[in-house]
Amino acid sequence: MPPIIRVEEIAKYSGQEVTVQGWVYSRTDKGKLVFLVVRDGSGFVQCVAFKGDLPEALFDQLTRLPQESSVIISGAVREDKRAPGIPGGYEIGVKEIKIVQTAAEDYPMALKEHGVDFALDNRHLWIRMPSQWAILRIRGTVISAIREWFELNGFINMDTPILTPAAVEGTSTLFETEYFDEGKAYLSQSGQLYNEANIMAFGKVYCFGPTFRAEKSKTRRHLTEFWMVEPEIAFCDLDGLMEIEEQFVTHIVKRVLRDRGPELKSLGRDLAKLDKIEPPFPRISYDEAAKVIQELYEKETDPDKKELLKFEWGMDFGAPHEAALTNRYEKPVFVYGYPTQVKAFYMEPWPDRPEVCKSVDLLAPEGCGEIIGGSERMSNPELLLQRIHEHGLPEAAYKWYLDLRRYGSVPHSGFGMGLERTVAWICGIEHIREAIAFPRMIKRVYP
RNA sequence: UCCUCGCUAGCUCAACGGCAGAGCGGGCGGCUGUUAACCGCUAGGUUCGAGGUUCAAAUCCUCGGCGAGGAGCCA
Repeated sequence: MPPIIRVEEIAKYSGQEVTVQGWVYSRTDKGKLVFLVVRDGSGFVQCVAFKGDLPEALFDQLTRLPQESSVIISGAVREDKRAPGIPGGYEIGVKEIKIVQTAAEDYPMALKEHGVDFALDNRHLWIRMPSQWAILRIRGTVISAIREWFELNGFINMDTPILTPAAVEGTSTLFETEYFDEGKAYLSQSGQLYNEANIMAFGKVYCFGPTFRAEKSKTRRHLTEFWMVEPEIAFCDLDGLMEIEEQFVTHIVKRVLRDRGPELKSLGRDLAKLDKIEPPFPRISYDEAAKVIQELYEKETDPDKKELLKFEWGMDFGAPHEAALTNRYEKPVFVYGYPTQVKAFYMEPWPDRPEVCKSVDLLAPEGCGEIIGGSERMSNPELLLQRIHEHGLPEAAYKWYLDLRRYGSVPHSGFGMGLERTVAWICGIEHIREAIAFPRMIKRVYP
């Protein structure tokens, strides 16, 4: 048997005999000719069988081979512009084929459009389709690029607990579970507070894991279980944080462009838009952003759209505001200096402006909205304790957190980036449920 | 939680008060360059559920279920 290759590297084997192991994605038979598009996990390649090249019984079997049958195919690779596939442009002339299993004939994911509910009920099969496969391959590369950038920049991976005690941040709704004799434990909504402890030991750290939110958010930008990467940096202020964020995001985009071009193209993504992602990213203050939104509100003539843009200083931005803001830029845009009242208790106040804090969100272009939320953390122990009281949080639960400000407190900053939102932006897809293999949403825990 | 929309063949949809239909997918047959091929034949239905109006309901009404889009909520 010729050497087993991966379809993503097929161009290297032009003119050579190879073997691919995979599944029949589609079949078109045309008399004495059968076209099989075979996917092997790394790509999709067309295999062409001529009746004269194969034993009659085997060829006959091929003409009725059901979609998703598993096969091992050997033959010569040849360049052919007509050949579909990912990356495409090459095909295999079938010399030998072993049918590992003939798939059942009632495969539900016919090669056509499907409704959302049906597709999600069949997510375990949907991920085999080129679009979903491409998105999840890109997700894998984004994860790899994230870890790579941290490795290259002196960060250490220090994962934080997923089971956490009550009221760590006191804001969002958490999933709860019984925890032996200790009462309730909650699924983590952030590793940040633990990361603040970690940096005082390790300087620069990041955690990267699943995050849970029990809010009944029903939008294209929310999952109940999603992945968040959270770096935290000692001796870093808000400006330093923004520099890190733009370097980090740029690195991720460049890696995806380098390694996942065929996948992006198969999704119909406009690569020119991603090519423009380079530091520096525009930075605007919350005050400026509020003014811009007010102006857009005044100019809007459609009464429904106008209502959605309604805004006054002190509010957090909703999805329509974010979209209106980011549509003005080709790059992700930093919005910094949010009102203290809409942000978490631990953010450093703006000097001489206590109503504003040193927070920064990064909003992705093309209407995607927030992909990163971050801030400079409060380093003054007295003020921090006051904020904990103001927010009605139990002081005892924060004893360890307050300790961090007593024993060598330093200016420090960090952020959290939502993986699925980032993948959705890079892929140019509408809904983040497609950016994770098995999405968890309010109405769905199956499959 | 609110607003809007939807639920008919495996899938995507049509029929909108008068015989339950099409395309795709499946099966059988044909075709040596297909790209979600094409051509012929064929199988496939508790029209989401319950109740009501009517000579007659997939269609109209009421209630319920499920889902989607948006808003809100949400480091």
